[in-house]
Amino acid sequence: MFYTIGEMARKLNVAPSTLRYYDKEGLLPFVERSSGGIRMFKDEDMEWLRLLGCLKKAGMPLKEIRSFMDWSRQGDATIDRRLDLLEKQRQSVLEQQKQLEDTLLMLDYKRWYYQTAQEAGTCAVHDSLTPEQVPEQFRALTAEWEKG
Amino acid sequence: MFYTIGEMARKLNVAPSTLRYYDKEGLLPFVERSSGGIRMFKDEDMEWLRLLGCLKKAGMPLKEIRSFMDWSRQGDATIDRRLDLLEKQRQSVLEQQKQLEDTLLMLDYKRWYYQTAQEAGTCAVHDSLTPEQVPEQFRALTAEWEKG
DNA sequence: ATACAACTTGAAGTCAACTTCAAGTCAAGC
DNA sequence: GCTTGACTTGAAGTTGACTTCAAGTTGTAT
Repeated sequence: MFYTIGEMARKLNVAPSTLRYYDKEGLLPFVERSSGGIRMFKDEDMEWLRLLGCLKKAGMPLKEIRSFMDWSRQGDATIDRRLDLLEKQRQSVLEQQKQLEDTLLMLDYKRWYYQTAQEAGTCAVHDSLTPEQVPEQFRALTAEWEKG
Repeated sequence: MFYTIGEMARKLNVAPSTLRYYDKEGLLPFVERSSGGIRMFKDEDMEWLRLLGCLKKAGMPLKEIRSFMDWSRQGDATIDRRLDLLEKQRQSVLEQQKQLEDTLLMLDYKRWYYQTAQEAGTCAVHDSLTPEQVPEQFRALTAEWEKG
């Protein structure tokens, strides 16, 4: 079963032009063509594209994804390099998770700050708050961040 | 105590040109100048810049960060808008966390795949693996993703 | 056979977020 | 007072990831 670029794009929820761009950049060397030159995507190709989407959302630049694709087609001699790249990206994901944790705590604090201000009608309400009135999980932050 | 742009950039581990760019884009309305026009950063400014860095790493575009900065200076009338923006960004962070979870599972599977291949010297080792030999946490994935 | 939507390409355009450049100014040490 | 390194600006250049455009081709439906 084959799909056109438009059908595949719909399945993956991206623009057809994006897939053409990826192809031009060498990220889709596996895609076959009809005798007339029309791209024919297979179900199997979708798994590669899902992997691609995953790596992309994890912040890997297209150039590195392309390296991975190239190495994959070069066979067992490139296993080490592929493993290195994955380890590096895994590390990057762990760091991003830590970063998002920090950001979430900060956002939760700011959210509490503005919810409280909204109820009171003014940010000035925070001037008269004792440390005990600040939810416990934010105490460490309030020492660092003052108003905003 | 004041810092020059170079000192502040070093503290925050960014290029001075980046801080000038942020200033030009209206993200640093709080920065004072010397009589000669030199930017003079205060310790207090660093907290704003940390918030900025946090939001940026959470994927918020500079334009939205600027809106937030602008609203903050406009006073209590903009509390609702600020809260909306924070809620929206909080939701985005939660989605990103989910996305990173998925990506991490995928990377861990791929890592196991290539570690196994590295030990065997070839990816072909996976052709002769029974489903029971695949670590349990990856079983759901292997159904979807085949080799690579 | 013809119409027509969806495909093809290369080239150019866009956008965000910086970075670099050129020409000049500031300020700390000698 | 002069040197020197760090600062100032506006303008232009860069990078990554697309998107849009124009001109032409493919393939399905009637």
